[in-house]
Amino acid sequence: MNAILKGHVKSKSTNKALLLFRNTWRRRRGDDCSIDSYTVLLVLKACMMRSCEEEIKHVHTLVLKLGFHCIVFVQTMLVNAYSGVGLVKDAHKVFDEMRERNVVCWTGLISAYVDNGRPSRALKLFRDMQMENVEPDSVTVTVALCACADLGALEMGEWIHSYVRHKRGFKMDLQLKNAVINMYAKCGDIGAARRMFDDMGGSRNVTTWTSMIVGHALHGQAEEALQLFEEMRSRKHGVMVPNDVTYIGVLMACSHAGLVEEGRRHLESMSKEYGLSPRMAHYGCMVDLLCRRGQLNDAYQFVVDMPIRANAVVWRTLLGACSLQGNIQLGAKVRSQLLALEPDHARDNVTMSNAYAAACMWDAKEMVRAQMKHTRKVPGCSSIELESSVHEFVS
DNA sequence: TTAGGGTTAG
Repeated sequence: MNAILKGHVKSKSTNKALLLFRNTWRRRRGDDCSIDSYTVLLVLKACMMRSCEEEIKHVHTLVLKLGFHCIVFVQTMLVNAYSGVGLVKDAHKVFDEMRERNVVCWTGLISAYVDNGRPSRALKLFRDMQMENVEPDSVTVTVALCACADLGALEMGEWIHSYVRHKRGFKMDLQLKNAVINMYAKCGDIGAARRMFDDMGGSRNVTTWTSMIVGHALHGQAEEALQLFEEMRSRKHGVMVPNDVTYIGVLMACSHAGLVEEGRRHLESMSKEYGLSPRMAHYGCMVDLLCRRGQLNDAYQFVVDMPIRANAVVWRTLLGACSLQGNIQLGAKVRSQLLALEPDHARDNVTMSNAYAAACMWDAKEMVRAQMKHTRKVPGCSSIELESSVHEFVS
């Protein structure tokens, strides 16, 4: 049964996997239920892929019932499963109950915090782990670098980079090098990112190229980004095939440099040349590009004509541009779309209210303010890094 | 057969 389960999970037929598991459990006879700890790992994986919170809890209960709760593989998988459906507290609780913690389960918990948008907590755990004398391996530092990138924690990122370079016997693999490039680019040291990229020579993969393109784009260096994109596609030795994420970097670069026509061309070429269908993010980039050039009506028409229905983020991009450029009429039209999609999003109403204020339309402003009495704004947050430790502030 | 690694629009 485990072999069949494994096949289902591998081919993403998670429904079949769970049905098989439920039937086996239902048909059990006494102590002989033909479910072992290997089964549990596969079932948890399937639950995670389907985001079934309740099912994970059921399996956890079963784990306790069958006495598998002290097996480190099962415990680690529970940490990952809870984290995968956003239940970080439950993941941490499983971790706390573990008697022996190795590098894999530490890394699992650190990833849980990174994946659920709490990089600061992730870095604290990274330090705790070393205090407990568990040595990080290449996976742990890859995840920790990701936390640094999310936080903009350059000093910590530099410390980790130096740690892996000087630690004897530490193997820096491709994924780790990519994480280093991404960390430097996200933390503002684009020069260091580029040096790493240049040093890697022929060992780069698509992710390496994409990280560097996105890095340049984020820094407003459109020319460098687009040049790299052309280079990767036309190299004599080993052409690189861009993927959909590469195209996000390319469109971001066009957006930051105001290259409307070039952006349109690239958006078209992704399906024509590589058979990649644009996702919401790609259309979002295009809307951003048109907005930044001041072509608000074109942007609106673009959103209406998109082959997929725009989500709130795309409309919000347009609303922000309307507010910034003082186009009240279009702004109101866009806001009504947003009200239908996400009525309780306080920030959209604040944007609209500010736009009315800038146009001295006080009555309209008051009306928006009155409408949002029941919604709550998400507080703004900022952070600063001092001596490799990050301090966060909320206002 | 056993657990962990992302590059993604505002």
